[in-house]
Amino acid sequence: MIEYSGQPHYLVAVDCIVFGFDGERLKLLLVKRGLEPEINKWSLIGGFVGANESPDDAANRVLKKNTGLEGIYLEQLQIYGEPDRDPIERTLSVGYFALIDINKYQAQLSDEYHAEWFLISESPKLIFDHAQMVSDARKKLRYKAALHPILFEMLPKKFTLPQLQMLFEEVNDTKIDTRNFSRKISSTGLLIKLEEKDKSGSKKGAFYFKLDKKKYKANFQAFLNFIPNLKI
Amino acid sequence: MIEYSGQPHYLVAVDCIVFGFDGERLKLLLVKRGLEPEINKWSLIGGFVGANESPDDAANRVLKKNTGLEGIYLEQLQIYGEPDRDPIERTLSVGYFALIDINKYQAQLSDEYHAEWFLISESPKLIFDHAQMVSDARKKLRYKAALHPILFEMLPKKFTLPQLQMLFEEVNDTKIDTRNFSRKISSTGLLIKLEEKDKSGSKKGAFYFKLDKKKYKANFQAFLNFIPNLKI
DNA sequence: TTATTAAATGTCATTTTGACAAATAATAAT
DNA sequence: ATTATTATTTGTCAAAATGACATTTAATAA
Repeated sequence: MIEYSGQPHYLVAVDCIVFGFDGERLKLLLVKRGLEPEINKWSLIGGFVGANESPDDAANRVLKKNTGLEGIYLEQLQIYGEPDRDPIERTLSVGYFALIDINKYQAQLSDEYHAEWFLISESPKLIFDHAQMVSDARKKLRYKAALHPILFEMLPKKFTLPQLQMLFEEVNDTKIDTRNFSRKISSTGLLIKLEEKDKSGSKKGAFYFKLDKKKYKANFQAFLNFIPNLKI
Repeated sequence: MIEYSGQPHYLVAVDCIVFGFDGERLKLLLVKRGLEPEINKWSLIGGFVGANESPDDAANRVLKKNTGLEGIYLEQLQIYGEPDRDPIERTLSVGYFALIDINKYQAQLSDEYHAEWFLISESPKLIFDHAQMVSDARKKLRYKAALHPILFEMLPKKFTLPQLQMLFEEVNDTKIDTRNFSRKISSTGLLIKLEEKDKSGSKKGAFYFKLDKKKYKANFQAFLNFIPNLKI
């Protein structure tokens, strides 16, 4: 068997930046690293790419193994490959970002696994270049969410307009005018208004909406321009 | 020294999808592969990531070594890591796409190096998963060019509006209304009209323009929405 | 019955868009 | 010298989208 002679070989890992929304705040999922170096330090959910899997496969496997999460929105971010990013030996890491509804997995994550949610502004110090990954992922999330309806991935089946707006405000770290936001969302035709109201947040209650799945899929790649005066 | 025991190590390569514009058509730069397997077959410009360089560094080095190109627009596309994508041994490749003005490097590329330009629709069969890379790069180029003024990277210092429009039409594979295009471009404030005309293309001649470098840098991340009715 | 509070909705001026055709400048032809 | 040719350049207008702004409504609590 031929080989590419004399070329160096490296470890290849994946690291997942998992963003979640609990109905009020945008949060980041972290775990305590299970191996040396930096054992027990806060870290993104990561692992090595196995011999018979692609990085995408690895990301899905690692995510399932460490958090039980499966079938969630997962997108490649970029590769991190500075020669000295891992002090033990050279490891390139493929960053992925994931989006989930926190409440859907709350119990599972804290009981079975030892993953914890943090406000991004209150995250602990992370190992290696993971803080940079989080920063890049936030930027990309903002970018994509401004153009495509990916934030619905972070909401439960039934959600209210105030919740949706809060999510957009959290992601973009800005305040949005309720009237204009409501108009914009309506114009996409992606939402179906339900009879039921969520009365937990106010006396009047807010109507629940659900996603029009068909239109969601059809419009996923369309440019929707959700955010006014957007500057990245 | 500690090591991550038992984990497999892989080769890591970079492959560059180099797009060029000659004033009329959008083209793709290819070279003949210099090593087995698939030696002498048409290929993207690629090479292995060295022990002391990042993938970004490697892409720049490989590009310079194989084409002499230096200091050009280069952006990470994504990683390609299917286990069997290279028949010899497992190699992950980081794709990059680059943008250049063909005429600026024409002589250099064909004489010193043996790189050739192809219309994308008339490209030869490529090795491995390079055709997929080209397809993904085109898509990403379209996406970015719709929102950010990166296409100016493919034009000479002086260019005309008809040239600029042709470039946009090539990239998006569509026809654009001249009046609306001109209005949109003007409104960005990125162009400075010159006294001189290019008379090679018509009797009347077309005025040359140049980029307002300061505004270009300032607006590079702004959302400019160049393409009407855009669907990706 | 009234007060309270968050949710839902309406207006208007301005800007942007998309669709459409006529005028212009330079050279070539007569 | 006049006219024809051809690509370049520019203009209009109705429709849609945007941004800024405040009031009404529905339900519960007082």
